[in-house]
Amino acid sequence: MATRGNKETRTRILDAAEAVFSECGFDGASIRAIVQLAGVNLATIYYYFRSKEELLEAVFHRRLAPIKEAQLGLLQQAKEQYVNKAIPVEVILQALLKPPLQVVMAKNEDEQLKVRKLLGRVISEPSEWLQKMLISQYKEVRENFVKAFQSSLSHLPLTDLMWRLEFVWGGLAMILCNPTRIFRVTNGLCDPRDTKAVLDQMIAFFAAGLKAPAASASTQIHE
Amino acid sequence: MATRGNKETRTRILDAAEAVFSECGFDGASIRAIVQLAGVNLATIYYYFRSKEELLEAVFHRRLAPIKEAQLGLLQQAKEQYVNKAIPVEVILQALLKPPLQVVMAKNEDEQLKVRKLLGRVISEPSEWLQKMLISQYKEVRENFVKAFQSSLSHLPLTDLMWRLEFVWGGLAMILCNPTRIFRVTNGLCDPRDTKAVLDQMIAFFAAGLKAPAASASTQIHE
DNA sequence: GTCTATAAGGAGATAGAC
DNA sequence: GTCTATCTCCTTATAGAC
Repeated sequence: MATRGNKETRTRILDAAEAVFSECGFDGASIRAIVQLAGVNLATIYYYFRSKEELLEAVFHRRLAPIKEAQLGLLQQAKEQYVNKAIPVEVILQALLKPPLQVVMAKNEDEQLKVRKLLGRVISEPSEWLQKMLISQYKEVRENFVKAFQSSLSHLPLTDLMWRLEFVWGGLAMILCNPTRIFRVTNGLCDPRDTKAVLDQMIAFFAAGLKAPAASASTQIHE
Repeated sequence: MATRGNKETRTRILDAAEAVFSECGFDGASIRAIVQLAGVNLATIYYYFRSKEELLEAVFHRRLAPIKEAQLGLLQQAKEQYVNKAIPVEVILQALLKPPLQVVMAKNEDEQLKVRKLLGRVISEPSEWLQKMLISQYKEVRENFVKAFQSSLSHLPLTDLMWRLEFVWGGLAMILCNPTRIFRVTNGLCDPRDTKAVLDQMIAFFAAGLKAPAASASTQIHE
């Protein structure tokens, strides 16, 4: 039945799955809720996707791909702007954090928040296969940013850098998938929908953290 | 059947539920998996707890209570040590972060990691009722730490402080519930089981972030 | 307090007609 | 490509015997 709406069936399924996954999480989501929202038959979903896992993988990939591209693009821009100089940590952070926050190609604020939640859930969820999916899809971009930070923070032992990047992911994921909490706790003082404010806050906080003196000297070679 | 083990049934259920919840999350966990691990009958669980939600609430409360106590105790110690002086941000952070990382009363490393995951999952999971439970159980302690940070960071607008504390929760939650990721990504270089190392890394990073100049001046009153 | 039995429904996934 | 019908299993939760 293609009477309602002009989107292709596959796209309608992806949109519905995205909404349900981001709202309920992977385990909390059900195929039946997705087909209901998409307005398609239960069996249809298995015509386009082999399983629930493959569906989430497709949903996630569709959103992550343009974000990765934007991150690498901004990083490349920075490299060209600071050729032969160290890129400021703030600039690397901007390249890393802006794309997942503003969500490239989001048509409106609701869609932006929906995608943010999806990203946040995938980053936070510790389940084995989800983490493997995330790492395999994001490995290349991750390595690029690690190298950039290493160049700009050459004094910092790798151990410390890796810990600190994990804290960055954590802080980002928290804002992405739990936007209502800080809004409520602060009675609206902090509003995650204000992308510029979030970004400024994150960059100020994370840049200072990254530039702090090392906590460990264990992997430093010299001296 | 009380033949196996000396623990009371209720405690055995709580232990089993803790293990399953921390491993599978709330939606991923099933009562049947819990009773099987606990070695009790399915109906028994409903004799002690009214529902799955109430069970998780009890599991969580049992662990959070001593952690809250330890946090407030350490904060009180700091206040007595720095009477009439500003408590260093590092000391407040230590009081906040040490108890959930070392997990008061944990009998061994496995139990410690299990409880960490449980805490991390509850902090991360954005589901409505879980967030309400967390906020209601933790409100008092949270407010105490906000006040302490405000005293020691009196120049910082409240907005900025609240954002930054959210980043701290996020970083903490990431390490708590996803300890294997950083271990794998760094080939064992960063090991979350080394509580002292994690704590040192967190304090160095978060303290520098908290002490950074404000990103916004919107809520500052003077000038 | 603990058991058996069962209600009542939801889950993922597939076969086969159209 | 989309439908109906169904398989098989699992889910939370309860009633009532012991």
